[in-house]
Amino acid sequence: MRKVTMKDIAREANVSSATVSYIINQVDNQTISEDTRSRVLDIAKKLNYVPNLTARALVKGKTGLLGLLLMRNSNDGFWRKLYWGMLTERLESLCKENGYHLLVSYIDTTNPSLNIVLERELDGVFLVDVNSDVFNDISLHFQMGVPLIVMDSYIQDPLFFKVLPDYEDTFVKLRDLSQIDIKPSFLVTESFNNKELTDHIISSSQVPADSIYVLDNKNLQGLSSFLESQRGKTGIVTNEFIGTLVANETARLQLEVYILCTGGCPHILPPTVKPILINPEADTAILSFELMQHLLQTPIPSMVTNSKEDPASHFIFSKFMRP
Amino acid sequence: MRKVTMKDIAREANVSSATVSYIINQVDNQTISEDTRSRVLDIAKKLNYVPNLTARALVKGKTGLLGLLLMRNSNDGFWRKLYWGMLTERLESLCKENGYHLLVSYIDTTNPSLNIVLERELDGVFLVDVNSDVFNDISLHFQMGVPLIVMDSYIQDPLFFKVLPDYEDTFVKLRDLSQIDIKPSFLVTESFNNKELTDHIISSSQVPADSIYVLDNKNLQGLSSFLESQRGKTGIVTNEFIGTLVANETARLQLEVYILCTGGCPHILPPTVKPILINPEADTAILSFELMQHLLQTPIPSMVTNSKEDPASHFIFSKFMRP
DNA sequence: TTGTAGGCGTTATCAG
DNA sequence: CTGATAACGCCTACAA
Repeated sequence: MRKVTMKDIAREANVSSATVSYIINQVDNQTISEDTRSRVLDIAKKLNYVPNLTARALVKGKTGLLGLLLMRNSNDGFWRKLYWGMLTERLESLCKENGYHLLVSYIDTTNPSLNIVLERELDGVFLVDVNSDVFNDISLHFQMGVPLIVMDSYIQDPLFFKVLPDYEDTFVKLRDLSQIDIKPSFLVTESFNNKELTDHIISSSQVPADSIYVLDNKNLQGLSSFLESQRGKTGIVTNEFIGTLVANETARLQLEVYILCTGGCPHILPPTVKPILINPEADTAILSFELMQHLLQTPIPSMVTNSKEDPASHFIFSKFMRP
Repeated sequence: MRKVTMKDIAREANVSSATVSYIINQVDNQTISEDTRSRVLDIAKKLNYVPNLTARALVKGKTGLLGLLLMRNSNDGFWRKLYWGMLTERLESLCKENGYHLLVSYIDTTNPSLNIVLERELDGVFLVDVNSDVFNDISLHFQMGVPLIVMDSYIQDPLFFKVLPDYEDTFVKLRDLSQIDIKPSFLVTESFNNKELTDHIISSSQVPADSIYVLDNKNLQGLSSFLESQRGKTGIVTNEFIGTLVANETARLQLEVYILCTGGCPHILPPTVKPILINPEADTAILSFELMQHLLQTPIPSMVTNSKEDPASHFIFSKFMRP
């Protein structure tokens, strides 16, 4: 009743375990007689053999494990966790399709331990919403070439790739397209660990500071009175979850509200607000994963290539669709 | 620049790698001189040594990996993925506090491969919302004693523990407590993979069939007209995400709506509906994890213990709080 | 108090 | 075409 190993198959089939390995893994520089091949395969099936990825990882130096590291903060809004659920589902799908497994870990900003990366020998890491402090720690630890993709963080660093929604482009388009002509006069957005991202969103919006509400778990109550002060105006909200909160007030306060659907959940929105969707062709999760695959395949860490370039490089933006 | 191993430390400290292992792992039946102990520890720190859990797993036969397996279905509502986000966050927290890492995998109901469990030698598995067919497959594969906890599934099987919200108790209390006196006349709930759970909720509710709407991703549109038919009535909704959908109509249709907050997201609800919270003392995630810990510690699979008992045993219910 | 050696399950190199 | 055999990094009797 113990776990079935290659050795078991080998014994049963009267071959060496090396041969079994060749057959199971379809090693092509070895040539195996069709006879033993099918015999071994049959026995493997009969015994319900399942390869042991732990052992394989040890010898190959590759675990087939990717990490999704989500920076958690005591005053994270609930919507962050919901968004992470969507993100996890998408990334895991892509991982599985490509033969990887996904290890999910929530990192506390107050005590950001990244041991998991080295302990588990992760082949690559997605890091979500890091602040600069933590990021600097990380870039020290990671110089040895674990592919790292930073999501939802606006960090000026030429070493790693950053993937995030293209807020600036969207705000520009909303202002410029004459046939649409949306001039948001207020903005409700969220507080990221990565303060630079919050700032970037705010400055891209060109909304005056007193018409901006940066939501977190601690100031949820204040949203309502902020919205009162915007009665009758047009505004933008940067995710669907906050969007639902705002939507509860649109009728009463006669607000016209556009929601930037960064969370992949436009369905959650009532018809009283107007969704602006992320273009599925350039979805954040997909862009990130494709990039990861690229990095996993390039043997030498390609980080050094453009160390002299513009530090703002290595940004990859997922695009919103016009409303 | 290679990864630092115990051998490296040993060489640097002029001891054997066995000694290093003893020291790092604080093996207590070995007695090490304080001298070499601190020397080795210093060198380990200096070299940034990180233990390789892959190698450790191979020799110990325990990976320190738990699996969260979520049954995915093509017509899952978006709320399922949001709920999973909350659940993942909670379980991962508990895992990390107790020295485990969490591997998250979404299983397709149409092709439910559980290879990950054996391939990765998971120490234990949380399985969420399985239907009976898949479950039967599983119980065959798992007879060899990987602790398995089944969540959000109402399955009559004495072998594994099932953890889920106590819907029946809640409906009973809502009917019986005279000072509250909520007699729901309609019910909006969701379609689970585990059809038995949907049925259980429906029958517990004692709501007539024509006043029940079972929501999934395909019939979202119909919700609105169903609610129209309930104008002025009192109803119950079984999670917060569906709750927000229903809440959009409460004012217009003068509905009185109670939300069973099974998703851990009461914050998402507008004040126009009434939340019924899960008692934090008996949270589903916590109950599940405590149980897992218990199973992980009992050397022999304790599944056999009560194979002759009531097949309805092994249910563990998280309790709602009175509204 | 410390070291030696064997083994966990797999892969890969080199012979046969 | 197939089989020894040596790693991979770590743990753990058993010796010294």
